Amino acid sequence: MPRYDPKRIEPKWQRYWEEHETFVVPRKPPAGPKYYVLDMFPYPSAEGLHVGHPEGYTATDIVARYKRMRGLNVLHPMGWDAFGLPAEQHAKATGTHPRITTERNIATFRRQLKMLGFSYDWSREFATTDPDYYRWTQWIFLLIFDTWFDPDYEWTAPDGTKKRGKGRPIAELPIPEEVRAQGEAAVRRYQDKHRLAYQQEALVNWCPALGTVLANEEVIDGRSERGGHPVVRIPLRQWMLRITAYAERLLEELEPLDWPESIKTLQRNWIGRSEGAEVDFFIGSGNPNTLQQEFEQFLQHRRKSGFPREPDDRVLRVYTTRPDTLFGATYMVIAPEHPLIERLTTPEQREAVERYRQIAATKSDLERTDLAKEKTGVFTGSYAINPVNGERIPIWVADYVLGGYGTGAIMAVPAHDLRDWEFAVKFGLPIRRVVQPPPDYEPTREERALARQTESGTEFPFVGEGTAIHSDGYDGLPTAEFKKKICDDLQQKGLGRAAVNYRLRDWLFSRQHFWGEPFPIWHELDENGNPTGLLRTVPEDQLPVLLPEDFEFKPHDRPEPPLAQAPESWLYTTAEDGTRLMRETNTMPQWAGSCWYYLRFIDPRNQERFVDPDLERYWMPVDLYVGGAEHAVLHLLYARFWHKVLFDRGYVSTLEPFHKLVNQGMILGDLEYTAFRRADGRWVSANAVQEAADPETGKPIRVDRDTGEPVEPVKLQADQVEKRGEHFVLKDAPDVVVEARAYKMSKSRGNVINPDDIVDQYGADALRMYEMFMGPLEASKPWSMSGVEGISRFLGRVWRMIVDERADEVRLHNAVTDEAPNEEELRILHKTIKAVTEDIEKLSFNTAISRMMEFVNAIGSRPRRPRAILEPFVLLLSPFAPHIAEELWEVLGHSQTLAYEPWPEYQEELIAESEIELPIQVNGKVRGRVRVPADADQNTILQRARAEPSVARHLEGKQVVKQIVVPGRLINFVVKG
RNA sequence: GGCCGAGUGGCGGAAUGGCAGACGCACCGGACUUAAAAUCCGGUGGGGAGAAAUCCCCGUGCGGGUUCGAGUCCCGCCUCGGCCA
Repeated sequence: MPRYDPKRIEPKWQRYWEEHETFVVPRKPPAGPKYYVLDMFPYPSAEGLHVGHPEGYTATDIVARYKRMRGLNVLHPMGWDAFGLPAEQHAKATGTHPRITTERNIATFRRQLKMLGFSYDWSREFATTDPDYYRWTQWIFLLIFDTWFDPDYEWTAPDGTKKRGKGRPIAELPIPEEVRAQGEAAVRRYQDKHRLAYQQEALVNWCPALGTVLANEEVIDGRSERGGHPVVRIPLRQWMLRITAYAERLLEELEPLDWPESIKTLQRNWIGRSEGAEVDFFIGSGNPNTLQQEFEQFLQHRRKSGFPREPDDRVLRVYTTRPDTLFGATYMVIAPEHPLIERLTTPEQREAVERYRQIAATKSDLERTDLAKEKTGVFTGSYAINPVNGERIPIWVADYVLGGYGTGAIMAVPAHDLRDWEFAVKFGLPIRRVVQPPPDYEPTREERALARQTESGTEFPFVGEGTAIHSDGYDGLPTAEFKKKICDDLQQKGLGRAAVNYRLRDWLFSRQHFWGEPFPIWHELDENGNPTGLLRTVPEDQLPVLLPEDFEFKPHDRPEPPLAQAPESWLYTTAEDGTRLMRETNTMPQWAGSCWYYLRFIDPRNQERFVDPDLERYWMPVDLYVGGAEHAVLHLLYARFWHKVLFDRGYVSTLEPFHKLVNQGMILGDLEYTAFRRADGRWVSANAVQEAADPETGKPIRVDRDTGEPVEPVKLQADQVEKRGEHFVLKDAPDVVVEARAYKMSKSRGNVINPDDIVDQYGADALRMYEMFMGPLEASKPWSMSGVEGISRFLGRVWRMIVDERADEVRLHNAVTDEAPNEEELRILHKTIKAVTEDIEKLSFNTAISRMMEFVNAIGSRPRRPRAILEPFVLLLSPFAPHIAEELWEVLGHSQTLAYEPWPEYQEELIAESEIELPIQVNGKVRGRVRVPADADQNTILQRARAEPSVARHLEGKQVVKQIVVPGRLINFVVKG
C-alpha cells in the first residue's frame, strides 16, 4: 500500500544527498556563471527552530535549486551567529560553559534544518564562535584599527564613478610637525585619535543588582528588563567604530542596490543626513565687562585665520539647519553634558545648574525630548555674542538639547522652531520673527497647538520656509537663497561654514560580556600597573586571541567586564622591550560576527587569509539575501560599513556586499476570536476596550473605555461568532463586537507552532510548501493548521497522479503512458512551465504553487497521463517539494538525482490558442462574450461583438460614441441615449 | 509623535489601468462504503426576478477626482500592523 509517506521518503533522500555530496560546491568551482543565495544565519537559541525560520530558508532554497537546474554554480551556505547573551546568562545560572550550551543548541538547529531538506553546502558550515572564524573577525578589527578615513581622497570606483573619501592605512596619515616634534608617544596618540576604531568614555547602563551592563533594549523605564532592578547610566571606557566617517558613502552607495524602497528609506532615515551650517558664537574669556571689546578683536582675528576645523575655547559652536534664522536667535542652549558647561556657569548660578545636571543624568534621551511634557532649563549666567548682529544673548542649559547630536549646543530661534518657542514662552525669553510666511499660509496643527495670546492677538510659531524680514541686508530673500548666501558670508568672515550633519552616531563596539570575540589589543602599563593609554595590537600570526577556557562565571559588583577576572596568565604579559601589557577585557558585540560571514562562506577553511581574493571576485556580491526586517537597519548598516573598509583597503572587490535584498514577513499564530467580559459577567464590545496600565503592577491590562473597569479576555471558537457588517459579533449576543485577529507567536500566548510537530505529522515537503503558499514572502500572515492539511492533500494528489497506490510496491500508475501528449495537454504543461518559471523569478511562490495545483487538477485524474508532461512537472515541483519530487523522478525510471536536470523550457507557440473568448462591455459593464480567431482583425471582432444578441439588446436605440478594442483582452462600446 | 506597510468573500489570498474573487481552506450537496475515514465529482461574494435556461442590481475601508474603463493612478480621511524615537 504505497501511499504518499513523507516519513519514508524524506529521510531516504536526505541520506542520498548527504552520501552523494549532491550540494557540495568545490572550493574552486567549474567555469561558468554563479549565483550566491544567502540566508541571514540564525542565532541558535535554546528554543530551537521557529516556524518563522523555514519561511526565508525555503524561499532561498527554491531559488538555489532552481538556479542550479538553470546551470549556474550556486553557493548556498548555512552557519551560526552563535555568540549571544543567553548562553552567558545560562552559564551564570548553572555554571555550564557557554561553549557547551552553544554547541548543544547548534546541534538542534542543524538537525532541524537538515530535516527540512534544504540544499545547503554543509561542508562550508561554521559558527561565529569557532576560533578559526573569530580569528579573522579579530583580524578585520585590526584592519579597521589600522585604518583612518581621508575625506578628501579622490578615487574611481569599479563602475567608473568618481568618488571622494576613502579609508587609508594609518601609516599614511599625515602627522603635523608640532605633533612629530613631541616625540613618538605623541605621534601614536595622534594616530589613535584618527583610527576607525578608537576608545572613548561612553555612558552604559550598569545594573548593580544583576552585576552586569545592559544593552539599551534590555532597559525599560530605568529598570532592567529581567527582574526590574534599577539601572544607572555611568561612563565607562568603550571601543567605538567610526561609522560616521562613512555616512556619505553608506548613503550614496545604497542607491543602486536592488533593495525594497522601504528598507532603503529606513537606512536613509537612520543615517539622517541634514544640510545646514556650523556657526561660532563668541563667549570670550568669561569676563562680561570686556566681552564686547574681545568680540571686536575676535572678528578681526577670524577674518584673517578663517573658520577653524575644531572650535577653540572662546566660542560656542552650534549646528543649525536654518542659518537663515540667525537674526532671530535670542538665546542659546547647551546640553547638560556640554564640555564647556563648567566654564559658562557663573558662581551665582552654579548650584542651580549643578542640580539640573544631576536630574538630567537620570533621564533617557527619549524622556528628555519626545516624552517631556514641559520644557525645563536653567540660565548659566553667561552670554554669547550673535556673530551676525553683535547682539549679546543669554546661554541656558536645557535637556532638550542632546550632547550627542550636532555640537551639543544650539542657537535658539523661538519664532521659527517649535521647541525653542515652547521654551521661550515658558521662561519669558524674547521672540523675534525673521521669516515671513507665504501670503496664503495657514498654521499647521503643531503650530496651532502652541499658539499664545498677546496684546496684538494670537501668535503662532512658524517653522516653514518663507521670506526674510528683520535680517539687515538679507531682507526679502527666500529661505533657500538666504541659506546659501549667509553660509558664504560667514565663511568669508571666518565665523561659520556650510556643514552637513548626520543623525548616525559612531558605533559603540564593546560589550562587558564574556561570550564574545576578545579584542586583539594590549594596553601598555606603567611601573605601577596603570594603563598609560598607549595600545599595542596582537600580531597577526598570534591570532586568534582565545577566550580563557577555565573560567568561573560569578557576578560581581563592579561594572567591569567579566574577563577582568580571567586568569593572570591570560590577562598579562611582558613585551620583548620589557613593557608590561594587559589585555583588553571588553569583548565585541554580537553584530561583529555577522558583519562578514558572507565572505567566509566563500572560502571557509582558508588558513592563510580570511578569503581567497580570486574566489571572492568570483562569488561576490551576494545575489540574493533573505532575512527578517528586524535587521533592516543595524545588521545591514554595520555589514555594509565593514565591507566598505575591506574594500577601501583592497581586500574585497565590490562596493556593496548584498545586491538584492528581500525581507520575509512575520508568521503569526492562527486567527483568534476574543470577547471581553467585565467582572460582573457582562460583555463589553471589543471596540470599547482599551489598553491601560495596571495600577499595582504597571503591566498592561484591558479596561472598559467608558468605565475604566478591567475586562477579562475570553477566547472563542469560530462557531461562536459571526460576521455582521464590519465586525465579528457574538452569535448569542449580536450587539457584542468580538476582536478577530492573529497574534505574534509567543510562549506566553501559547500559539507557537513547532516545526518538528508539523514535519512529524505532514512531512517537510508539506511544511515547506505550506509556508510558501500562505501568501507573498514579504507579507506577515497567520498560520493555519487546515492550510497545511490542504497542501498535504495536494502532495497526495501529485503522488497518486504518478504512483499506483493499490500496488504492493512503489510503481508507476497504469495511467502513465509513453504515448505522445495531445495539443491540450501540451498547452497545459507549457502554460504551467511559463507561469511557474516567471513566478520563481519574481519570488512569487504562492502563485507558482497555485499554478501547479491547476496542473494537477487538470491532469491528475485523466485516464491517460503522458510521461512526457509528467516528467517536466516533477522538475517544476522539485525546488518546492524536493523529497517527493526525487522519489517520483525515481519512480519515473531515473537513477540519479534531479537536482541538476535542466529546468524545463516552455514554447510560446504551444501555449497559444487558435480561438479566444473576449468579453464585450457596454459602458464598462460586461454584457456578453464572443469567440473569435486569435488573429482576428478589429473590424471582424467589432462586427461579431455587435451581432451578439445580449450585446445588441444593450446597443438598440442608442448611439455608439466610441468603440474600444483591447487586443486579446476585451471590447467596450461607449453609448449615449 | 515620525517613518514604512496593509485594508478585497466566513478565512489565507489572486488580479501588465481591461471579465474582481485564480488557487487553497472552511462549508454544502453527491459518488464510493454496512458505516466512517480517506478519495473522487459538483456548488459556494451579497441581493433580486424567474419553473428553468437565464437576466438585473450592488460589491475591493470611507469621501472625492482622472479615465471609455479604477482593487490598481491622484487628492483628502479612517482603521489596523510593523519599525524607530
